[in-house]
Amino acid sequence: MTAASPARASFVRAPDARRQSLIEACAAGLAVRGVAGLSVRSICADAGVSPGLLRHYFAGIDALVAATYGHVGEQVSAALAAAVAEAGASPRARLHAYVTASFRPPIAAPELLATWLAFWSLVKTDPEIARLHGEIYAAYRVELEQLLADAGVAAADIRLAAIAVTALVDGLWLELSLDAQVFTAAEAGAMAERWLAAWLPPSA
Amino acid sequence: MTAASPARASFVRAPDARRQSLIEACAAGLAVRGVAGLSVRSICADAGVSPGLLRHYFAGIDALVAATYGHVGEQVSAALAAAVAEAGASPRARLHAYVTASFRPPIAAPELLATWLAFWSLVKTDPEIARLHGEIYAAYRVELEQLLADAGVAAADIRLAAIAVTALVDGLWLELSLDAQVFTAAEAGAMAERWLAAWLPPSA
DNA sequence: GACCACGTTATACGATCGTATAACAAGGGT
DNA sequence: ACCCTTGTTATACGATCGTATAACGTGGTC
Repeated sequence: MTAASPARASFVRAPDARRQSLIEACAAGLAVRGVAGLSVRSICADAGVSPGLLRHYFAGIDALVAATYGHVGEQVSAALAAAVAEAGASPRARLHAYVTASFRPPIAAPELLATWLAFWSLVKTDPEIARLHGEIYAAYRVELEQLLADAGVAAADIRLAAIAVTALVDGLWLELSLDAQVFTAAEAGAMAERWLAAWLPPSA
Repeated sequence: MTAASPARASFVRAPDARRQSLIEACAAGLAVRGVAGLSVRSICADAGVSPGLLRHYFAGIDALVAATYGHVGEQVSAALAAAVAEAGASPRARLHAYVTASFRPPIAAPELLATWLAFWSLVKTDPEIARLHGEIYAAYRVELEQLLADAGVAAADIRLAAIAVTALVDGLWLELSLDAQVFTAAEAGAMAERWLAAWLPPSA
């Protein structure tokens, strides 16, 4: 075995980047193949590492999926925060931005549908995913409650309004992702506005 | 090998029942194990038949899943029709019944969540499932459009109202199924009523 | 340069997968 | 009773699965 012909591939150590590339490959793999098509080998091939490395960084493929869920949730959260920051100081503009951000990229992205479907399907069977789900949904709703209050929704209505608006956004986002032929993102935004109007006091 | 000790298990031919029991076992298997845990052997064991029989009745496990989707869709459709029939002759009562049926059994059933998640996750990768999805969703929406029109929604609003109400129902049903601690089925019904009210003309 | 920790590649193992196929039993017709 | 069709059981096959593990290459320290 000469130096010009190595017995196995050479490599550069990059543990942080390696772990992250596994997470990102997992998210991409969920998007392309769904949870049924996800496997250790396909994830590691996509990440450009050998199959044994997954078990080095995670307890198993399930633990990688949970880490991916957390990562995707952070990305969505960051996109929402950015949308609100861009909307300026008006409470109603911030509320509108928060609600409609789900109908545009990066949240309205085809790869996110399969990712979320996979996570939802694990909520009933994986306690860690169920915990994460509870946290992520509650965080969205707590922020939405604050924005609704700032915009003038009656205190007695806040809780149900937040739940109801979350539900409509989820339903519109889901249908938009499943079949983009039925209605447009702009129409989704108009429907969301109409639902917000049903909870807000009439403007002066 | 004596007659008292058969070489293999005895059986009774029942092709129609056998095919149906595979479909029902598939639906139940999706509910318990999700799409990732579904296999030919587990389905056939649950159905009480040997593994080779799946390929006798269906082109493969994918074709069985598609047949199961059709079957489940018919069951939901029948439940909706029954709810509307029970509501009597008042257009608004019928609309209310159609919309809120999703928050009660048999539609609000834990086993249906995983079934629908599995189907949704196949929409992007299986053309037959995508076709079925389009049909089932359109059928729901066409019926809802009729009920909205009967109840007095303005003609110009019908299309968007049907999409919007469908989205809210889906979102509430999804969250109710994922985590029944956040709000109740009765609250879901109240939210749906408020959303209907946002599209209906004021009652005299 | 020598040594060592550990990140990484490569591969093996037992288990399970979907599909294919041989054999046989049930049930109907003559 | 015999024959034939077909529904069914039982099992084999090649492929892929997640996990485990040996070996080695990298990079830091002395």
